[in-house]
Amino acid sequence: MVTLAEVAQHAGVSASTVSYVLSGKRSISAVTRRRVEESIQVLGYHPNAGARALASSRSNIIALMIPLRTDMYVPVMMEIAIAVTTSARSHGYDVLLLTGEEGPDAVRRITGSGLADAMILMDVELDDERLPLLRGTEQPSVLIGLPADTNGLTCVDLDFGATGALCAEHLAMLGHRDIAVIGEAPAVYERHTGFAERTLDGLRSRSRELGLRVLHRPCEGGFDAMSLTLARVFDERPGTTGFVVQNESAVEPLLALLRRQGRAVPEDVSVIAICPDQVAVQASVRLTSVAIPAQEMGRNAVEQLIAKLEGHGKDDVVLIAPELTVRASTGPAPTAS
Amino acid sequence: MVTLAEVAQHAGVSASTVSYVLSGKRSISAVTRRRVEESIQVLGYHPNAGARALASSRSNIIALMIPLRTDMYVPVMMEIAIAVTTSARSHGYDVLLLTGEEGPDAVRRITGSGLADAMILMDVELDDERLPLLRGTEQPSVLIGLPADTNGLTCVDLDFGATGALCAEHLAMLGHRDIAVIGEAPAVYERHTGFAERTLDGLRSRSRELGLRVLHRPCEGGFDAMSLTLARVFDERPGTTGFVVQNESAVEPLLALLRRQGRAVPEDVSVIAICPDQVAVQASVRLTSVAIPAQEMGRNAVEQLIAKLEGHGKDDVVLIAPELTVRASTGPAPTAS
DNA sequence: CGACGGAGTCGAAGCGCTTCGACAACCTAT
DNA sequence: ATAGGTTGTCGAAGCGCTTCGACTCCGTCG
Repeated sequence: MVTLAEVAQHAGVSASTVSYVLSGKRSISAVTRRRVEESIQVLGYHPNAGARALASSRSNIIALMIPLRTDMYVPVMMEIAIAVTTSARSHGYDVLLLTGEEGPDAVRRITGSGLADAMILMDVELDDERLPLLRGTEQPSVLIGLPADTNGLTCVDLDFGATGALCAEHLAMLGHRDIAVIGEAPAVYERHTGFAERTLDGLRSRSRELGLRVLHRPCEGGFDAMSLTLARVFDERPGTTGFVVQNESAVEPLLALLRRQGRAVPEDVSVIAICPDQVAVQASVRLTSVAIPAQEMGRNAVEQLIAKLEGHGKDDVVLIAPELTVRASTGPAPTAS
Repeated sequence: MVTLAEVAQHAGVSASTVSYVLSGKRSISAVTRRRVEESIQVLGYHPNAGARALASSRSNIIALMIPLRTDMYVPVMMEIAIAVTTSARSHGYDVLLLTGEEGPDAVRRITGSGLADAMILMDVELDDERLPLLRGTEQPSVLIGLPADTNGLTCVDLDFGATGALCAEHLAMLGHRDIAVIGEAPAVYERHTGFAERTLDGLRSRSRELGLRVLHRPCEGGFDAMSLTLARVFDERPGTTGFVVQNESAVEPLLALLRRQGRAVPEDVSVIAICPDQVAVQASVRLTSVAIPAQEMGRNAVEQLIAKLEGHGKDDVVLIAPELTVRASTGPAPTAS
């Protein structure tokens, strides 16, 4: 293993000079710089991460806590994780992957050991156990998601309230009067993650203003669950002509079931999905959807974090404005016959 | 930040004693141990990762390189990543997440900087650029996937050859004669990842023995691509009664299209998917499938790696035996009418 | 023309931990 | 009783890097 000292010797300068060439924290003459850089090249030098962390008390690592469950929103999680990793790299940081499994202990471990300089938490619950710890530490952090009390915290999330409202508006504009919301699995609500409730609240209050009637039904993913849910929806509100689907894995079952029942999309029934664009495009009907901007959320979180690490960050809640893309699954409400 | 020295002082012992309590590398009297552990508790001590890494030249970190593309097998990737992370934790290791983006440079950076003690590579290509580097380093590594030349490497993967054979056997046993393989997107073949080819080879050679006729068609995911592909299959081989689908995102479109054409599954046509069990269960027909054992692959890779780190690892290729689960999408071939 | 300040470099002091050799105290076997 | 082991503890020497103060050259300004 090549060390700083060896590079220094090879270049005929002192170790500290090499260090300053690397960090740029003091001015170095062009000649010296070039010589040092050449030696680094020739010897194939890589600074030792541990030594660096010890001496500077900065690890250049960001910890990312992802949910352990693979039951929900997997593609979104993955996309966020990848976006976080690549943008962190572009700022010179590596990413340490933690699962939610350890819970608050993981936070303690990371802050205590200096393993990471900062952390990003996903899958935040309304009243998350980890929040008090985050508030009580110097270590910068950013949440992806929105807890009940955001005081002293930095959060990034899609504006799910506005998302719900947007869906209501689109359906109202098309003349629909009776709409159904196919929500997340009951477990998601019990877990108090908030985003599903926020969507619903936004949708409900806008619907009230617009005179829409809303029926909300949580729904596990998959065919059988969707089948039951759908039957109950039409049972209770036969006149339902608009659907808003939040559960990704309920989308395709819903479309198939509607088709099977002879209800055409979008002629008889309109469907809006809240899902990544890729899913909306690949479905059996190209779906009108509000995108979940996973990439943007990941990138944004990293940028907030870097700003904090560099000292000019502020505690702030960034709600990304939702965008509705009209595709082939929504159309004018059928005229009552 | 609490240091070892402070713990030592608080417990009235020397720093080295505390260190030995922590590592267990020398025997410590029960009394001393207890005192030290108590001090650690009281002070809330966490060893500093950087200092530890520097002194011991072990970081207790495993690097995991995941593919950058989110176009394929996302749930599988995610599941593997999570399995790797949790089993690494249970062995006292953390996981550093790297994207394939950096390519070979990432390998150099990690081995050079001592940031990680070992690495796991996913999405390995047949003739991967990173392999020479891995062979040339002391650092243990495990591949998830199978390159062309496995010499001097440790690999974990599903036995895709056997998987293909298994599919052929099942369909042959049910009396099918003409089968079609809906393969991965053309890009996957061009990328030379190998697993798709291995599946096909296994399936073809077993089919030859069993007298099955095989038609192979690569296919992008999604509805439109599947629609075209399916049309061409029936055009060329109208008598096709069995399908093997490798591309996860082609499964649901295929089922929908068959339904639309009035071909019943499994009465008229049988379908086997190669996909995670969860996908198979959630589809619109409960799918007979060969599972992709993501969890097992991840766990296995970590175990191989730990073994190597502890010195008793061997370079070896572990091919996980495929398992076919019969569900509702396969049945006897229709009798020619 | 001497004092001053900036640019460029060096030496040395740690950062917090692991680990090696040393040593004291005790136990056993002769 | 003595040589030889064990067991438990300590002190000190680094691991490879960053960073601070100090020093030497210069060019520049009053």
